[in-house]
Amino acid sequence: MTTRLGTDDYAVDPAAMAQRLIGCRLVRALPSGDRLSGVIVETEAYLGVKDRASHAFGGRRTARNESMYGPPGTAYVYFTYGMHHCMNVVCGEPDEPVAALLRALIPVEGVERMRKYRAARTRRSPLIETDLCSGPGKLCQALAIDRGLDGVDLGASGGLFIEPSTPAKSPSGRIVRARRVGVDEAGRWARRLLRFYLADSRYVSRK
DNA sequence: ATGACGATTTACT
DNA sequence: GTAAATCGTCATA
Repeated sequence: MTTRLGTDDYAVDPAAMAQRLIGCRLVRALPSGDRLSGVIVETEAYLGVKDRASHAFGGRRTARNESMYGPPGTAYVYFTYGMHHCMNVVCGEPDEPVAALLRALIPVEGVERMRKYRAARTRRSPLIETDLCSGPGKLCQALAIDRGLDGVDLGASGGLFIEPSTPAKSPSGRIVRARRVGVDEAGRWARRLLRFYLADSRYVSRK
């Protein structure tokens, strides 16, 4: 029996969610039964309708971001720049469109499979381990996460879920806060320290 | 029907 | 460091 985060774990505000996800393990169980997984080392919090940088800013609700309005524990996977997917963990209260974006992982299970999926999208070779999941788009490539997984319940017995942080298996270390990446046009919201990452990790998207 | 825009990544100078 | 890649989505008409 595998332990996974459940509804109660997701019913927290996005900044708390983003911090608690650090050290947890994101797991992609493929239809074949193979597991691809990695320990989360970098996240960002998106604070909903008031947050200019959020897809739900001003109450925006469209087909694309509909799953942000789902219950806590819903996956919000969106497609951007015509080529990349990014994965969020919806949290907070029901109908409150807040979430934590997953930005980087330490590859753990299925590393060779991840390398194969990533290699299909770049010419760089060799593809070193720190280049497999060091970015929101990269980790979705590596774990085969796309819009087909948008809206799934992370607490259900499906192919995408999160295992809790455990003292034995999770890296310890200082969590630092920083400005979020790629949201410079969001005015004062761009300055909020809503990005969290393990200070000494070589696996983060940037320092 | 059209046009502008990405919560990014890659390749190149 | 800069620029290109590439297309689903949304707002406007």
